[in-house]
Amino acid sequence: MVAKVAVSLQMFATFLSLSSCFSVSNSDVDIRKNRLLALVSDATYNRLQPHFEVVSLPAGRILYEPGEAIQEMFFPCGAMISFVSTMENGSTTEIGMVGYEGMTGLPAIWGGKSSTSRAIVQVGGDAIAIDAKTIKEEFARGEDLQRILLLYMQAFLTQVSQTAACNRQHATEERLSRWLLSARDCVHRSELPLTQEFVANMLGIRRPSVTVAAGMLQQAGVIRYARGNIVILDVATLENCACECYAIVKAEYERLLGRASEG
Amino acid sequence: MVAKVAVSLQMFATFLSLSSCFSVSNSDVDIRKNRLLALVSDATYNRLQPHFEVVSLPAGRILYEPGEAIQEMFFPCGAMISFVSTMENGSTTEIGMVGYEGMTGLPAIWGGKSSTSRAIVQVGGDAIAIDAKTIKEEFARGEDLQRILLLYMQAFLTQVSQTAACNRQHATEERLSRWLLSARDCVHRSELPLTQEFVANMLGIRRPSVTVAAGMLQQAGVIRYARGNIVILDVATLENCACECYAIVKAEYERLLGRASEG
DNA sequence: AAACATCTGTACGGTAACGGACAGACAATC
DNA sequence: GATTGTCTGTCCGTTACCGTACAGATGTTT
Repeated sequence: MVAKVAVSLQMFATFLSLSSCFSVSNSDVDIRKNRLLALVSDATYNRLQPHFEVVSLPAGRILYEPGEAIQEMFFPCGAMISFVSTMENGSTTEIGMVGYEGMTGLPAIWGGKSSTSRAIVQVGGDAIAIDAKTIKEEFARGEDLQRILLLYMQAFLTQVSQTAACNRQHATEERLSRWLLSARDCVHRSELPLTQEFVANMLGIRRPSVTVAAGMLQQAGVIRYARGNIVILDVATLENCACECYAIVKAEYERLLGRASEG
Repeated sequence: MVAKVAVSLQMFATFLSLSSCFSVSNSDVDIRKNRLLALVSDATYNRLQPHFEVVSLPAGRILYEPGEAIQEMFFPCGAMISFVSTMENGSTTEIGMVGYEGMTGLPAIWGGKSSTSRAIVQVGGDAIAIDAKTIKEEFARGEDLQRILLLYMQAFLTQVSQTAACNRQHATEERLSRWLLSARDCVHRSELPLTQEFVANMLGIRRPSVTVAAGMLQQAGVIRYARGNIVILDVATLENCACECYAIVKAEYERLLGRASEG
């Protein structure tokens, strides 16, 4: 189970529906910063809102285990969640990540209930939790949440697909750069509280390989890091160090879920 | 565009709806051998059937290019189709494959219309082609086709996810074994008309690496091959040579789309 | 201040796979 | 039977990364 933070968003929600504006910032947790929730119509939002629970997800928390039925969906608003595959020999590989621009728990909608990967909170932060039943019912209405979640499924698959090819083709430093940029997009911050060990587990490589690659990026003044804290200093240069995969996935997210997809 | 084979399944379909039986075998192309079409109710099937077109897909044909809007969906009945990512440097990697147990064209349902990968026919064979509009409309009804396609989305993502991790973690021979077994499942045949060059492009490795790995499998009597024709002789041993990924994906397909999911 | 835990740097031999090149085997065609 | 094209086998040096190990650096606890 997940730590529930003091909630009651009643007044906040009332304000939202009255003003019918999309971006609101005078609240502790700005719910509509989650891109998916930002895209739904006010009518849909108001149906969902009573089921919202603002939760604070601590780093390291496991949201779903492989094969475990999914009860709650999470719409991150600051947290970053990784989907990780663990092999028999214990090696791990990230197959996708989620932040502001996505959600977790798609298998509940698909009908399979569980998946074969583990979902773990990489960067602690807030999220909106909604029980799977509520989302499934709203999805079944066939209105805008369905439209948006279908688009998100495609976006997420694009990410995973690109990762599959990337894992085969690209060098450590390129992949590390891509990963850092993606993680930054997930949390809208350039400071990532992550150890090299964690990053190595995501990229499916040895920890010393991260040390070497990150050392070169630091040498070049692109990032700075120390004891579990990585800071991205120069996004543009880091984009040059990253493989093409970063831009491809980002462009596809933008195409599918960008401004043009609103309303 | 796709070569259309002489069609008019009218009588065949009438027979189907009258007999209301699931498996039919006295026809050139046994449509309901496609697992997805086999799972839909007779009512849904009868709505879709007038839009069926039996097509013969030749090896090498490209069904979709990256970024190209998808007009037709294909439900393979003997053909095997690969989704391939091509990098800037020209290297290719397969991110997923489809045969009897699946379909192509999901982006049409998701709403993105196009995807970032290329769909290419690896093993020539038959397929049912249906225009995207028809499937989208049927999906929007929210009945059993929607249920089945949502499950298939999960199955396909599972395959791609596992491939992402597999590409990072497993050795050439394991991956080759996995790939051969998967391809065999796609076409329900143990003889695959494929050159080592093609296989290398799918696995994202050099052609000589395939020669070496395949040579070892042949040495062990597990497969036999010659000039663009690979024959799987010993499935059980090949499963032992394959990495865990094969079994994981197969089990998940079975869980999601197996007998238990019918009706 | 001392002890401890955690995180990072570096070094080592080992190896799987790479890029490229070329030769041999087999089928089809003329 | 000779020519051509395609497919497969093998070799070479090269390289990126692995597994393991250990030492140094930086915080945290007592």
